[in-house]
Amino acid sequence: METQKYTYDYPRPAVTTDCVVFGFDGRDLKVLLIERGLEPYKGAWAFPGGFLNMDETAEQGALRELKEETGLDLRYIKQVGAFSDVDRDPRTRVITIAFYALAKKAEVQGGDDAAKAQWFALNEVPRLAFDHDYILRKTMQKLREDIHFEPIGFGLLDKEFTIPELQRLYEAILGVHFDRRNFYKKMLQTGILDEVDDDDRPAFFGEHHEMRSMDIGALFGGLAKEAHPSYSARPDDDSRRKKGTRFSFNKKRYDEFKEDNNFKLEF
Amino acid sequence: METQKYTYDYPRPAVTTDCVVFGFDGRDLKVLLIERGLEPYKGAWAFPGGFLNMDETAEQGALRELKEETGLDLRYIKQVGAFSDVDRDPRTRVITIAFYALAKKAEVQGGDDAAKAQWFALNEVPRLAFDHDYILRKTMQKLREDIHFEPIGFGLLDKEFTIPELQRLYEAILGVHFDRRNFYKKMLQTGILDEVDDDDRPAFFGEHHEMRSMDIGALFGGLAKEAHPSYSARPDDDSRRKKGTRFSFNKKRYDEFKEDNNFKLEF
DNA sequence: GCAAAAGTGTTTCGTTTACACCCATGC
DNA sequence: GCATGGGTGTAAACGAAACACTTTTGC
Repeated sequence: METQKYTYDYPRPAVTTDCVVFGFDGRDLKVLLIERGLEPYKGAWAFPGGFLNMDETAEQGALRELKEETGLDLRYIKQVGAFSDVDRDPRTRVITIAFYALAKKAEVQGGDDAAKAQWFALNEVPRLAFDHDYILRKTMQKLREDIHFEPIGFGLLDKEFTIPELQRLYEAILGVHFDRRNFYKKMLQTGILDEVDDDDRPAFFGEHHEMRSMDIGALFGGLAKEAHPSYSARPDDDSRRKKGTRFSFNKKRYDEFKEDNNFKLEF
Repeated sequence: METQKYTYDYPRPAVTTDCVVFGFDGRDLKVLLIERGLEPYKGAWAFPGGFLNMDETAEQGALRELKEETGLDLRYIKQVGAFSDVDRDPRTRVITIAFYALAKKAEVQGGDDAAKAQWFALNEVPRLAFDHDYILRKTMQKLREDIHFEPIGFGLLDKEFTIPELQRLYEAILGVHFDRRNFYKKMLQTGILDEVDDDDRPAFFGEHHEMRSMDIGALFGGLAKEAHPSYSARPDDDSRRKKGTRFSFNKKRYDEFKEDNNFKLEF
């Protein structure tokens, strides 16, 4: 395979995928970056991504590269678009198809499998390799637009969350401040949130509950890392407190709500 | 060049562009299609487009192909996204970057330079080649979203238009009906429309005006075909009537308005 | 002169915004 | 017990929606 060559009648650009992964730690919106180990831009930070295989769609390629480079095994990504400036890669003509993905809080905290992958708060992102600064700006624009139409907030929070957490997330994405009372009212009016009964909470959320295995499966399916303190990376991450009424996202009601409101969740 | 080959260490997909051109004849939203002269899908209709050159961005390639295949010389296109299904082209792996463009009414009527290019009303579009049916659906979705944020209406109408024309366009794109009085009010309130003084109209709009060359330049820059009846293709296109107060689009006010309203023109 | 489309204001209703106090928790 | 953040209702202002008649144009 190493010496095998591929020949075409006309020149073809190389095609790569890049994946802008967003995360939220309860305070800041973050993006996941990889430190490049090879030229060009060796040592610079860039989005996870790489060359597309011939037997996979761009979506599949982006998810594969994401897993290979960061260990994150996500299911949903959304295309931002193709970036095709002629000189965007100094090696050869490269067109990249960019996506964004949403990682839940537990995944943000636990996802340091890949040594060189690191989360950066949005206002602390360094100068990036290639045209990734530009891609990030475009992706942020799209995220801010999409949040009105898609359940992005819920993709970035764990299965259970409080209304203030959700509000902080909206504020971090949109860069605005909402009145707390109005935010509560609007969110609860939509009917897309189910209040989680306090008694159903697993033990480590309170002080004297018995841990039942059903709880773990139901509440944390795939996200059990959240429960283990050793994954808590930073002081402001100690969210295993009892404080706050917890809610979960009701997808069925969300879909109904969107149909009734021209697919728009206004904020 | 014919026998020259291009060789790479890794396989590369071919990259094409496709351009979904929308037009509006005063009643129906239309798209511009090309009848394919070669296999695959010979005889089927498809969007204008073709292979990307190595020294042009996708945008440039799409505009070039559009001009080559239809004679339309447009300036603004907007990317819809990359379509990368593995088997979307039976010949080889082809990724296409799709765009949409807006043609003004005059261009719709005059644009039959290319023998095989033809306008189709949206509900009369035949089964298309490749995955172009899917691309069309996605592009329509994007158009309907974008119309809230971008001056799409004004890109599809001639320099001067009436409020009812604008309303019919919005209704054609969004598939809804607006109350005439509310539409007037809202459009005029925004301040983004300038009323065109009746006296400034070129002679062929009224009965007894003198034609002054300034009028032509100012009102029809690049769109003079509008004035020539022989380009009028259909009965419902005879818009050189006196009826209706004519307005033009004030880009400066539009930009100001958007800033004041979170970049949104709600309808 | 008749039919079709253009043009215009007001009222009602629903949504958004602004705003203040009490309660629970963590230190 | 003090500071921080969670939780709740009401009134005013604004924007959206509903609605009918007169005028102009084209035939």
